[in-house]
Amino acid sequence: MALNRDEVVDAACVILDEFGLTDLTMRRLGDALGVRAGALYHHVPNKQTLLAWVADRILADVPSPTGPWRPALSGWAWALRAALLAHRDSADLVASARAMGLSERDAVAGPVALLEASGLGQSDAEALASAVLHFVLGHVAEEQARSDWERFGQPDPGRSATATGVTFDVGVHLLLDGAGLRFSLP
Amino acid sequence: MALNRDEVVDAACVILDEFGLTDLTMRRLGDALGVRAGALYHHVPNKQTLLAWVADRILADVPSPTGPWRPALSGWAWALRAALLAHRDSADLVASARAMGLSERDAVAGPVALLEASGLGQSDAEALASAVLHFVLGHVAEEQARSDWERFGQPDPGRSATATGVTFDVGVHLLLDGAGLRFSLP
DNA sequence: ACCTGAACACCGTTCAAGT
DNA sequence: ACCTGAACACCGTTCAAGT
Repeated sequence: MALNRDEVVDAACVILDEFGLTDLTMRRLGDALGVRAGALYHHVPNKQTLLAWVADRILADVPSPTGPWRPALSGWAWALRAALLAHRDSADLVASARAMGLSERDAVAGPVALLEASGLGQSDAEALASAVLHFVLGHVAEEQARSDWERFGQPDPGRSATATGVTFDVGVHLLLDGAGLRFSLP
Repeated sequence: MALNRDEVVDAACVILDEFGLTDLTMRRLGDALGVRAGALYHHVPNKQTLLAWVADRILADVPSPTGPWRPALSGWAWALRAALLAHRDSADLVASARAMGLSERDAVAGPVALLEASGLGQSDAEALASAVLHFVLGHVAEEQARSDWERFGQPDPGRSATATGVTFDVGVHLLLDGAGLRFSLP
């Protein structure tokens, strides 16, 4: 029976988690699906768009923040990091999908809405939400690069997992503290 | 007469600025230097390392921050953004060179030293400096993706140049306000 | 030491032709 | 509509052979 878009995205996620972004090629994806690479173009316009769909699926695991802005936004940042850490090379993937504008969902729409509902102006809400997003993507990209590197070669004695977790926590709270001060939020 | 490493890096910078990262191939770089692609491997171990050297050159334009921590760090963030905006696709380039650990200089060593001299502990200094770096790289990557996209296709009516500048300013000051509060710095 | 020429093992994408 | 087979126009990298 015939393939469909969801099966292609599923298989791409599996290859991503198992072999990483550089090994996620159209030929390899075709092999995993028992099909030639060219056949994939019946279900996907091109590779970039496919990668954007994979990115969207990864981000679908993080719920929109609700409740008081401070714990909500902090929880969102941690949920985002967790969703990214669950899939290999995902921070780079999400960042470039977002950059290309091929994503169907705006990763930052949830937090922006919450902040506007909390009394922030639109541009302040967007500035804060995207600052948090940029920090999270950059931080996780570095974590994932480190763990990619550790897959071969002895582990360098850099930061431990708990150390990068602490650094992450500090970064998030700097932004939230700054926001509370600057926007005089409760 | 024979080529050397600096000429190769120079030519790579020119191609990057003129044609972008995807068109910076070893074959094209060889053409620009009047040489076959294979000959480049006498001066460069591989393409990734070459790209890291290009990233290092771009970052060499941003001076280490000195003076009172707040204006110094803010000035560093703006200088970093300016250096990145001066070279096409540089934010992605710097981010992945940094991720691979092939850079010869640590982009964040200057600010970390300044913050430690200002009384911060090492891990706080590193957390703050890398939070600022991640924010700057993420923000500029998005600016550059937008301008890459505008190179063909009509400009989308998204953010203007001054609007992204304002957003950048907000993000930097959120981090610095947060740091002043959390670390009780002057 | 430096470079050519040619190859190796790949890519993403397209498209006639089959079913 | 969906897929094969084969091609097109590329990649990064290696390496004998020349100078």
